[in-house]
Amino acid sequence: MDGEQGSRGEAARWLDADERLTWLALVSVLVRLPSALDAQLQRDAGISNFEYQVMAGLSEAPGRTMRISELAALAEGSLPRMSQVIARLEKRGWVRRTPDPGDGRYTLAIMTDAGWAKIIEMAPGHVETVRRLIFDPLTKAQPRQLHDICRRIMRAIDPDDQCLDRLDRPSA
Amino acid sequence: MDGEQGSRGEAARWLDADERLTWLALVSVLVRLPSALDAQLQRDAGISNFEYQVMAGLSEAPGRTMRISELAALAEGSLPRMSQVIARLEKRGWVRRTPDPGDGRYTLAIMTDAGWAKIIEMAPGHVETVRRLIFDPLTKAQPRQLHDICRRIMRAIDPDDQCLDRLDRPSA
DNA sequence: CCAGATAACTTGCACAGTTAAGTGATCGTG
DNA sequence: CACGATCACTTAACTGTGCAAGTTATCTGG
Repeated sequence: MDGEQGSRGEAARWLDADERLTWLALVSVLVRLPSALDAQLQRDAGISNFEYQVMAGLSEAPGRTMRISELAALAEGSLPRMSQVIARLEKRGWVRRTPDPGDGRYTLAIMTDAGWAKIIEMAPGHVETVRRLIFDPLTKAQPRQLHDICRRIMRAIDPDDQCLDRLDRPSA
Repeated sequence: MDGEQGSRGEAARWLDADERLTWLALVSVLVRLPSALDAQLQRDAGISNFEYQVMAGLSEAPGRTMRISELAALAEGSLPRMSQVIARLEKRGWVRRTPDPGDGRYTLAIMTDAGWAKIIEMAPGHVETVRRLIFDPLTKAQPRQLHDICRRIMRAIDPDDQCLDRLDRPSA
């Protein structure tokens, strides 16, 4: 951020009427969409959206096993937060911990059979919700537009972010 | 997940590869954009994004005055949350409370001169950040695409939401 | 005019998340 | 081998938020 934002310094760069409405619409989605997804998961599975992301990530990992720090990066959360999330999931019997035999500093989070059963149970409902809230209401062309817009915004937030690599697959 | 969920009775409705990447990109924006905006405001003005929305809304109201419940609806927050936020802003000297002379059940939040000075001070930096993170990286056509996409998603989340009215201005 | 219902707000409790300090394991250098 | 530095994780203190109960003000029906 350029520090020269003296209130009197640069007059231009304000938002015009259209930009303002676009911004308001985006803010609404930023607030409402996460809370709608959380509500569905909480109601149908008793789990938060963030916890779901962790479970989903673990379920796709080889051996259904991942390091806590890897999971934190994957789910874009801090390490302490991930530590507590894993503790909650462990208490519910869906995950167990083991020190990494290769390097004792790491802790491996391993999804149990009960955890696997849980995600098998809740995934269809969650995916259905994502589809209903995002893809169903969009036209055929809009998902691609949205994808490009999101990538551009992400690049503006942090140009050298690991996540960008996962998203940069035009695939067309 | 390996994508074999469809066999569990539910019809397909799974996400294909493109949809999946779009979804991942959107999730990243949903997580990162609010936190980037919060970071800028916290750093430059010592205020949260939510508090800023409240100050901004109040600053535009006639007489720089609004009912707490109106503010809560405007900023899409709960009434208890707004009550606490106003208490914090009051403690900082930017807002004061008065019972509504017309109906004593309401409480009016009134922006003080210090609050007005504060928003004059921080608005340019915040708007600049919004422009830099959202509008600058987009092509000329994309803001309109984004606006339409957001309105469709909002309508899917809650078709009879007050907020939609504010957003439904094609203006072209 | 009075009692109950309702509305707007406030408060108390529980809990998730961030930051900073603490713990244990591993690496690098002499 | 030893000692400090670094790394991954855990724990603790604090803040913010949602929910439910409490408080005060207004409306409604008799």
